[in-house]
Amino acid sequence: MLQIQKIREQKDNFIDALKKRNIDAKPLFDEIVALDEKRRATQTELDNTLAESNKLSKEIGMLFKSGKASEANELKAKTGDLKEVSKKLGDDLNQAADQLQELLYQIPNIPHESVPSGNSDEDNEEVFREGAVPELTDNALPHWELAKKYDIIDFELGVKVTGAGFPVYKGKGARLQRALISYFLDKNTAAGYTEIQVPHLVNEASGYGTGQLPDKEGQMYHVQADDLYLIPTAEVPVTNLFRDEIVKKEEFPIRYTGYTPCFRREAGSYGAHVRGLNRLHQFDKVEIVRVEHPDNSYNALNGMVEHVKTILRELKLPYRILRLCGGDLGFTSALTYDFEVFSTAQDRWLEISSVSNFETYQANRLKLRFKDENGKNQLAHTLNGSSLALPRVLAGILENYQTANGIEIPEVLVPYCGFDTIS
RNA sequence: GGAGAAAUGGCAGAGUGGUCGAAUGCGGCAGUCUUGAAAACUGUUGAGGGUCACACCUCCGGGGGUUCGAAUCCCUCUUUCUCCGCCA
Repeated sequence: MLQIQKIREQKDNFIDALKKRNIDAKPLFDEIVALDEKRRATQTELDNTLAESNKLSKEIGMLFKSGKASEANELKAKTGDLKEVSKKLGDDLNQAADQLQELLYQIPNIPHESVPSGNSDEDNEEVFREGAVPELTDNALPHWELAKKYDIIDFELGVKVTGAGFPVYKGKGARLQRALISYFLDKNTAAGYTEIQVPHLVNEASGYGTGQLPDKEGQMYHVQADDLYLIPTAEVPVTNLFRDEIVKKEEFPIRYTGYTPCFRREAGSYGAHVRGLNRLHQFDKVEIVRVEHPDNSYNALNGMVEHVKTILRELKLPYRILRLCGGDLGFTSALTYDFEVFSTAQDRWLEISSVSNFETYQANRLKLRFKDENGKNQLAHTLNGSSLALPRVLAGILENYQTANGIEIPEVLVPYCGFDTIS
């Protein structure tokens, strides 16, 4: 959520920047500024009324104490009007504040200056590419065929037990999955991230804290009996650890990594592109989260990008990095880099990681602050990234490492798997 | 799930209708002393709104109520603790 003071100060700049998202924010901002003025005016009026009635109450107390009951009762009669006025002003204030909040929730984050303009993923800007695309034989198979051939992932069984998009991993498939999780966590902790295990269900306040609510209400599984949401990413519980916190600036950088399953309803997406592991309702992901001093957040973002690179290099997967354009940028993000692995067998790029800086957007909702050098509380910056998302990495490995003799296991994973081929 | 107790500032812990945003201790910060540190002493130290800056306003788990006035009384929700039950 944007800070109202910042909107007041630089409304026109924001409107300009939001054009990159193909949004004309002017009407909304005009309404917000007007509402904010109304809110403050009402607040001032209410404050004055309350000040007066506080004063009267004190006088009444003194009079009673010194035994002047009749004078006290006289004053009492005067307080009725004030009470009525302050009640009305209080209601007005709440109403204005609620309306303002609702409008603020509708505004996405301001894109970073480096974000290219554009409408869709086609306008994303490739900034880096690395790794050799393997030459596969003509009869190379997509991963869903390989999964069947070697009996390592069973999609039909998942359908029986739950429904489409909930695969069952079997034998070496399950082991490879577990190996990847361990390997990712080890890489992340070696890079200074503290491993953490968090709940897989979160409350409504957490959903608002990181911005999934109200924007993506329909994308999360909602357990209505308990009013809890299944997490769509570890970002939600991990970042919300810092909700309503004031951290010491010496604590920076704050770095966490966690493995969780992720649950997404993915309402309305069907077709060839969601086959196999390409899009699931439940998948595993290892996430990295950072809380940073504003001066260091872009530095931190670059560090996260470099870190994910080292993992893909070790896995020897061909990949590229995209800087997301305004039209494809997530609602809460200021700058996002997507990592994509190339799958020869599918002849397409698969998104396997997304690394973002949210600047103060989440921190403002979370009330996540730090004390600066002047002792003033300031919003921190939050960042996160996948390191990495399992299914598409798995798909990439299966498809790129297939040989006539089976699927080879990337060297770095062999110690984690305990085998070097799936055949 | 049943019965009881509790929720106060970074932490501990007073405060049971008026001068309480809140004693005291610890911790933090600044200073005095010291070559430096420790100890001791002195001062300072919650959050938000508002203002050029003050003033002023709100917040004692959340919400609602009683009252001229609520941390304090009432209702309700949540959470924690103790005991019982159930259970991986």
